[in-house]
Amino acid sequence: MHPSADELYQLVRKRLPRISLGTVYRNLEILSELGEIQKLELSGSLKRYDGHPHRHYHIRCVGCDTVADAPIAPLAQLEDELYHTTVFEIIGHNLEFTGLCPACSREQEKAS
Amino acid sequence: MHPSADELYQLVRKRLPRISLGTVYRNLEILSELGEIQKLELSGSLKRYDGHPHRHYHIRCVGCDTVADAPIAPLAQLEDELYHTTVFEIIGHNLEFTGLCPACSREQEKAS
DNA sequence: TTATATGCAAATGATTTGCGTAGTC
DNA sequence: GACTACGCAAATCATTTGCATATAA
Repeated sequence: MHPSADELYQLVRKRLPRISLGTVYRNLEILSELGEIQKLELSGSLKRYDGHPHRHYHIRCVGCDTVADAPIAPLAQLEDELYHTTVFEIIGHNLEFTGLCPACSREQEKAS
Repeated sequence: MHPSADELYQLVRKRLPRISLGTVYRNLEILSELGEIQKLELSGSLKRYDGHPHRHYHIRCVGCDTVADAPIAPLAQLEDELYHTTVFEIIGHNLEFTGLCPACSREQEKAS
């Protein structure tokens, strides 16, 4: 699960019908600052939240915007390549894959 | 230069004072669909446009949001690693670095 | 004159924020 | 009573869109 704030809001609302979307955003922000969860700022999409705070990559379906963990280890040495070739002081990197989830892949088939 | 739509608007306006921001957006969209330019959807930032349509990575300053080309070759084989380990049909990937540009790096020094 | 591009302003959608109140110690 | 978290609604900001007009083929 890599829910957006609104998806989470809909879920939480079943238990806490009076909660507001603003509170969901606020608490997600706090949790990610504490390092309990991870805020995913995926390119060209709304923010999503990941319960696993450890570093890992993601793959996003361009059809339905579903996000899944990418089964590939973090590339720690990637940043080393830049140390002597850029004037920037490197802080980190983000790698994301795009693709089609099985359902959207099937849709695509049908349409062609 | 990796200008945002608004930065480009400010520039173009010097030559075409009557142009509107909407027109800038519309034409940037057309140009990127034609493959003449590249639309950069960097995570956690507004869209930026790159005059070079070929694939390359970028590094973004977390201080001032400046974007520069990352001097590293595209990692074509990256996607291969996923072919047998994900149920997604892989389309592509995006790698972006974060860091501090020289100016913001100096600011940081001063503050500490 | 017919199609296309434009200006302008309003709409959109995700996210953030101000403020007054409710809940907690 | 004081502090914090909350609900609610409005504000924000980048981007998109509708529509009437201007421009061009």
